[in-house]
Amino acid sequence: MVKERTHTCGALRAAHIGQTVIVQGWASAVRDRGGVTFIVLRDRHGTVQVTCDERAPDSERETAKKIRQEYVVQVTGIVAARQDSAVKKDMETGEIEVIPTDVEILSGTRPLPFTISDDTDAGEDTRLKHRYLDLRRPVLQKNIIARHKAAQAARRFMDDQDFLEIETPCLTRATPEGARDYLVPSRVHPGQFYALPQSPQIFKQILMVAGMDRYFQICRCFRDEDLRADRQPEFTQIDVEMSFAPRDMVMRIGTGLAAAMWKKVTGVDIGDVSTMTWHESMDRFGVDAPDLRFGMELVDLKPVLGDSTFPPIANAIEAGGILKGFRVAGAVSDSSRKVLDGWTTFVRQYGMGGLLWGKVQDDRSITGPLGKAAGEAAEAVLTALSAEPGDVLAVGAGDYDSTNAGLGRLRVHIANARDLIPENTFKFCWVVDFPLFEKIEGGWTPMHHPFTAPKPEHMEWLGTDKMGDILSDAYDLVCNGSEIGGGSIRIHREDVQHKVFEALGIEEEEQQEKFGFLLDALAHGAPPHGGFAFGFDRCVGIMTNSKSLRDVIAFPKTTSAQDLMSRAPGPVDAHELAELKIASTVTADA
RNA sequence: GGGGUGGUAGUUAAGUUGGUUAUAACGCCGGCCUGUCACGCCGGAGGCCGCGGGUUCGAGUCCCGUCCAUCCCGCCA
Repeated sequence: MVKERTHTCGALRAAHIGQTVIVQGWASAVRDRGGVTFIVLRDRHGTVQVTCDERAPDSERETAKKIRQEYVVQVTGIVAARQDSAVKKDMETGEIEVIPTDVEILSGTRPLPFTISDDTDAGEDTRLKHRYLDLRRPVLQKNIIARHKAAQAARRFMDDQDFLEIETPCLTRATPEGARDYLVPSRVHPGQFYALPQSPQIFKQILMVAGMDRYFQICRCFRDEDLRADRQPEFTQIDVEMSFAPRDMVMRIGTGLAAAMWKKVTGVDIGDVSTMTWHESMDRFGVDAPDLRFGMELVDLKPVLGDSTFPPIANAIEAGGILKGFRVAGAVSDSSRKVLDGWTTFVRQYGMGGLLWGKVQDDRSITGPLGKAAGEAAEAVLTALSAEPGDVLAVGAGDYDSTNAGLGRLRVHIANARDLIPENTFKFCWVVDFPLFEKIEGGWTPMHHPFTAPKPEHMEWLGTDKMGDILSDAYDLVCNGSEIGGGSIRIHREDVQHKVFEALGIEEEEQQEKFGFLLDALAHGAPPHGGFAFGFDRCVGIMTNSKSLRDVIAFPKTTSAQDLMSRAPGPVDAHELAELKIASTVTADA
């Protein structure tokens, strides 16, 4: 019979000695020494040792011998001091043990597929299939608790700032751009589909038009794209929008929200968050989400090497490309040919033709491809990169996108490999002034989304050949090289929204078909507004130092978007499909 | 869609140039042990070597395909 517990397993201390207590939990270890049996009981609050020796009734000692790992056990007993030699200082309840008067097995278990332990060696698929066991591991319990705390801190902060928590629909309308939608067929309207929201973007803007003034929501978003360690098909955003707010006011709320969550979960004050422009980030770090925890910044080498006749450089410059590099301090001694070839292979993934690496020798000469390329300019290259003997230099030449991407990622790759990134450090920055559009084949596409406002002074360039130079009041909050949130000041005028759609090549008919309700709303007294969304899973992942988002989501999906526990997605009965007027083109055995 | 890595006992792994009965640890089952805390000791059970083809006298091992997991590229307004 289950009773009301008096304490959780982790709560008992020396102060409880002599008290009769009732504790319940899972047997995380059973050590039967013959005459005495030790049971370690675990719940989400901690563990406590139950000691069944001559002080316990024989019947209960017999019961204890039957307990196996992960049995669910209820123990009534008396808290006793451990004998001096048995005190465990590294265990929170290590000064005491419970001497049972009653031991009851509440539930048994089949043999376990893997050991419930932080350092379990089971593979991801085994753990995901038995997620209820995986989630018993203390590290995952800690992550889930951290997630809860972050959510509570976010709600408290937003409420304090007078934001209203408002829900938006999950069954909504497909929008034409962006990620692939998850679709839900309509039974009532055969042949028509709802889409699950990729984000509540349009709804939150309409809430501003509706006069809600300040809105937030912790909401689920869905994108049917290929997955990564930091990407799940359904993920959680803290979605925020506010009216009558200039950019800096919105960013201040964003900083405050991050600060509230980080303080609550990690105890760290994130302090003032610096700001840099998108162009500056690309120049110095090669990426739009700079990791500021370490140096090795990229340096423009055009001034010193731009005239080189070395073919890779000359060709890149000729084609209007860029030439830059960075310094890896003291790396010569442990940069074998294999390591350097590895760097080259690494940057090729991002479209770079190769890597011009160079080793700075004791006589300040440069050996390796970069030495050949530099020739007489070697000393100038060393000066530009602040390099010293013993350094390895990594230089790339080529088009803007792939060279920045390759070098920017290589910088992080090397820092990781060389253990140059300090642990338990959080370096935030806002990246601002993103280009409004980026070039794609056959035209332009919004860098953020099509509702982002151009900077007023660039408005007149819409539709001209200066499209690529138009900047927006968009901003990303970056932590440790990850984009954890982003947003923008929105377009609040119908005519401007039309112009942007036009510049993107979206025909009037399509505008009305897809966004008519937003355009209508903007035409009925829309306040200036802006907002942002935080990637909640990523925030928790960074706060808990998790390698994968799967470790901060209770029931995550695999990289092929399956839930190995519930085995979703799965087939449905033919009559269900018939009711929805849907036929599959996939045959049963495919 | 493309590339890398992996798939052998419940779990994690080893398995030689293709060659007898496929190893080990942990877990499981049985026994012993009164201060263990990764408890220890003795014994035992446990295998469609991911799946499907092929080569071969013979395949865990070689070849082709396929599925799954994971990491990355593309993709993710």
